[in-house]
Amino acid sequence: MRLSELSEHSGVSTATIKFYLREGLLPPGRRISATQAEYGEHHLRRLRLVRALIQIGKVPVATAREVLSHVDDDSLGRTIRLGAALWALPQGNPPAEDLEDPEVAAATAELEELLTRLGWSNAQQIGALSPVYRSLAAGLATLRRLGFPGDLETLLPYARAMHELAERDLDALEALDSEAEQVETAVGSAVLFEPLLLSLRRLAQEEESARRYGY
Amino acid sequence: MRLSELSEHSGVSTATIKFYLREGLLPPGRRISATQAEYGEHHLRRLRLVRALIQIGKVPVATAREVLSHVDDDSLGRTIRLGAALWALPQGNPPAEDLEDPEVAAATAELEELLTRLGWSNAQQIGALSPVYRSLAAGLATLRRLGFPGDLETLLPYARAMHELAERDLDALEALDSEAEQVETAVGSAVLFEPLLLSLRRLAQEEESARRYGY
DNA sequence: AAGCATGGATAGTGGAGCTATCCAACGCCG
DNA sequence: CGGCGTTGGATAGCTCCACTATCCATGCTT
Repeated sequence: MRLSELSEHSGVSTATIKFYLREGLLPPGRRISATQAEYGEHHLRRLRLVRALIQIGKVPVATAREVLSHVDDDSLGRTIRLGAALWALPQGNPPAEDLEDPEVAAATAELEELLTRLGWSNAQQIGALSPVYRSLAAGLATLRRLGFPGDLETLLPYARAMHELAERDLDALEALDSEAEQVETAVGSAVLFEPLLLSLRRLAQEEESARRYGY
Repeated sequence: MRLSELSEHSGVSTATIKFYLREGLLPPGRRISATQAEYGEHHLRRLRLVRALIQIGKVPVATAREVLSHVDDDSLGRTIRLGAALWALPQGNPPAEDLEDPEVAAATAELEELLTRLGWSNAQQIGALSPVYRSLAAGLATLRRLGFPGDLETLLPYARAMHELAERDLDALEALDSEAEQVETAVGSAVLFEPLLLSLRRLAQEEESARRYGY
């Protein structure tokens, strides 16, 4: 495939593909001559992932580059690699603030407690390595600061539900051959599936509201 | 409160508040004189909601305006009002496409089936009125087009989990007095809580990955 | 051999959120 | 009263970012 063919197969304009090549989101093709390059199936898959990240996931180009670098980094262990890619994705939580802030400190402590009660012993170790605690704690603190309910008891059932579903997610990933493909799929499904999950949540709230109060 | 005091209490610059007033995200204050206006608690609450929508939720200004107009519209029934506000919020799903597209049509049919099996009879009627089906169907179709699993059996447990959690959400809302406050809270918690939920999901996936494969 | 397509480089476009500046009217101080 | 800093409103501008238009040397195709 040449660049223009890659463009036709993907529906992405050549100008945009060039832009992604320049930005390092897409690896360069195999050079055929001084002015031509050859692209393969791998480029097509990667291009689709990039589009999903940027168009659907609204991920900034620089962040997408970082995520992809983790996806491609086979020097990492499987879980770390997955984690690095997932946590580089924007989480929508407010930017991590000062750890000294008492609200944030309280939220952090509560998260530890939450993980203990969930029995997520690995997550506690992972959390220490990744920005996950800070991000979660900042989000939790903000929620509370604005007067929304975000106590431990509220969070527990949500977390349990997510873990139950995570088992299914991992089962699905096991069907894939290579580790790279698994991480790629996890990232893609984070970007594409998460909106669906939230839509289902909102629809469920409406359903429940209709049951209780009519229209 | 005058504009500058509103700014101090909220931590939002006067220039930005002026911008929001201009854009209709914040109702004008009570005019004290030709060149001065008075703002109250309501303005402060609304300003915080606007900041949450725009800063955390990355909601475009025009969309925020629409969401807020639904929040304030007390001519609607409770459920419709809630639904209008929630569905005006960006869902992250790809833009709704052609209904003729066979992929989208198939996804739509499957959604109907999903709701039937869930027993969400109200949601079926609500869906007909709101862009929810189109948005969900488009997201589902995109997911499949890129080769991710998105069949009925996969979706069912997620939807059930969301409904279970929605009951808790509605319980929490019942503690609030006015309907306007309930809708406002639902919107705020959609914006602030959803990222937390997704973070929990990602953390759960990592926990499960660590359990299965180590680090 | 002629002409058009290719890939690479560079500068430019458009939109969105926010901000700097200006101005007339106001209120507080003596 | 009179002067001066402050207020709210209007306008134009800034910055960032994803993307695109244009140009050019090269080389494939017929």
